[in-house]
Amino acid sequence: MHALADYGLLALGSRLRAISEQLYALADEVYRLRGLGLQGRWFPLLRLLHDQGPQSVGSIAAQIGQTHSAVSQLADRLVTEGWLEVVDDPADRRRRCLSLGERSREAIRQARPAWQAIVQELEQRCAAAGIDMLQTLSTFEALIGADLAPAIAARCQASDRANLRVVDFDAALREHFYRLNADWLRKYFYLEEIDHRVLSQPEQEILAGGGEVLFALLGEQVVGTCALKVESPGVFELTKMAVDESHQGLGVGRRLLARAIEVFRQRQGKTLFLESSTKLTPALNLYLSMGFEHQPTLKPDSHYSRSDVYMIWRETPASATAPAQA
Amino acid sequence: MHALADYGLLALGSRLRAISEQLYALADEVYRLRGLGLQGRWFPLLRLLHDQGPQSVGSIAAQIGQTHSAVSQLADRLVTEGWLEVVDDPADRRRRCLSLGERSREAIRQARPAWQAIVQELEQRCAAAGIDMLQTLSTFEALIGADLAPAIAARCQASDRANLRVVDFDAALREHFYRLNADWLRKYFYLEEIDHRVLSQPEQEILAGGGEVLFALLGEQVVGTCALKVESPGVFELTKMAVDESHQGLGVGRRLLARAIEVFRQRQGKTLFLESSTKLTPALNLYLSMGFEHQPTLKPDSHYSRSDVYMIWRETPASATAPAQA
DNA sequence: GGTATTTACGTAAGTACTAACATAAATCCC
DNA sequence: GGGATTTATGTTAGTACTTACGTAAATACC
Repeated sequence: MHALADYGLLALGSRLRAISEQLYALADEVYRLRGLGLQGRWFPLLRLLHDQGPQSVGSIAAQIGQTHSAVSQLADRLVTEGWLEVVDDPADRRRRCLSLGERSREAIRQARPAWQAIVQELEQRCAAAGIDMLQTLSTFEALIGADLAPAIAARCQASDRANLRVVDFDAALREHFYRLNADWLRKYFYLEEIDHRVLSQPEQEILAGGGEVLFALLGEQVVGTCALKVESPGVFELTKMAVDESHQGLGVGRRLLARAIEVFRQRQGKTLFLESSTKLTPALNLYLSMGFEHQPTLKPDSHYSRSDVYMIWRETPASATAPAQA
Repeated sequence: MHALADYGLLALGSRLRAISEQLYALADEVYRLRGLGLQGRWFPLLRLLHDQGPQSVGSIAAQIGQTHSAVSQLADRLVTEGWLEVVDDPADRRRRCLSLGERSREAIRQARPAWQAIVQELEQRCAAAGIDMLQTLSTFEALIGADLAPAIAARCQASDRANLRVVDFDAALREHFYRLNADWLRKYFYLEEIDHRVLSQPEQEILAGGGEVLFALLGEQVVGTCALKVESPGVFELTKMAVDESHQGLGVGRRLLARAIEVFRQRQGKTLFLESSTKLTPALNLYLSMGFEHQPTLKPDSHYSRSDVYMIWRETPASATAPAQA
């Protein structure tokens, strides 16, 4: 197993927080040396009130990028300590309008040379080191904007798709045949007696009769399964198709179905049918797209009380090539 | 008064924290989508244990840049949740040796594609935007290292020195004459009756007799004061020298003294003396460097019980030019 | 070899936030 | 103009840390 050392970007969160704390501590230290009672964390708030004039809690929160709760609590404290003043907005009695008090105006006057010193020193060092921290940060902030999570999810899916394998029955994976089916049955219907029997004894119930059980593997994880059961000579039932909830949308079902059809052909089956439910729209669409066709009547001797759909597979150009992508 | 909008570097702390939170949230979102129970904040710890093998709490804390308390508390939680395992170090029974449990090893296996997706997406976006976040950050971390606070303090001092002014008596500043003297007297000795009288009525006690009271101003802040009192015609006493604690080391005393000597000369004084205490070493050094000389005996008719030093000023090349720097 | 110091860690309390909920005032919508 | 919705804020509880402090084990020092 490879080392994780190269995933430096993933530790960025904690690194940034550490730097943030360091900078706050630096500012506090400078304030302390100068005998100012200010705190570094107040700067965005003070700057805003100084430059933009009195503001309501919500407006401040939006502009300094914190929640209104944070601003509300900070404001409480700064008001009781005499840094800020409150005037109720006559136009909107919900609003609490905050403005700098004389104490903070005075502190800002006194802090100005310190702020200049901090900024100048940092700018000089950045320039000497050849980095533009503010520019880089702004760019970074922009690029981790709204569509980052979807883009990453898409990448994950792409790599999952590439790593998805479908394998034939393996006794070591037997429990997953039960688990995956039981999970979704419990969610959409309930476990019938026949389900329990078939799922817990696939060797006897499926394989012994000349059927097959397939598993979809993502790495070492079993994310999907389905079975091909021989009902009578040459007549195969596609059944027990289940895909793990958190791996929907990867084309797992399609890959399983394609392999099932392949097996059906290899074993020279004549009829391939399935029973399902109109509640399972996405599954029905998959079956249709792979060559199954709705039958006008239900299967005469159905095992399942929940099924209200009966489909039979017919060789078509689409089903013959069985594409791997969704 | 100018706007503070340009002090972008001062708001860096809160910006970095905000980005940090965003990144954690991103990682948590990706983990959630994949059905992993991991949290983004655990990454540095997990990576360390994965790459370096079992570690003690303190060792982990040092390497991931957090306090041992933070690691201890996180470890408690991860152990109870079954992610980590503990083995007591036989060589040192104080140590708690943490290692990855099977649960986290499995989770790491499953998280790997997600990590790759995150890193690749971020790298691609950074490359497209032409920034090297990791490089910039490393550089920045290095340049806010140990000697930053002193360098900034030095800058502050330099700008303070440049902004320091010494002015003659102004009734509006009278209270500061009292405040500054009373502060240090209370700290090193105690207020004597004569102090209180002189300090509260400088006009009658000092100015009326032809003396002067000086103030050192930093911006609008009064940071030092001293008085030149006429004892008898042509005989001046340098007294009531006081500098605000948080503005020591700026050369305030030297500037005040230089101006006092200037005034003494302008008023064509013949003798300039002072009384002080051997306890006040820095002050005595200043007096010496400005041309005062120790007298072998104490002043015969001293007003002050605390004084055990008696000095008289003598014109010297050094005192004539009275340099402004420390 | 016993005492002082250091180290490793745990625990308690505090801070700076967030998320989730509650509430009153303003606004919208016919 | 009266009910539904939205907005602005406060409140509560929780999280992820920190600092400060306490304690046992290891180490250093005569």
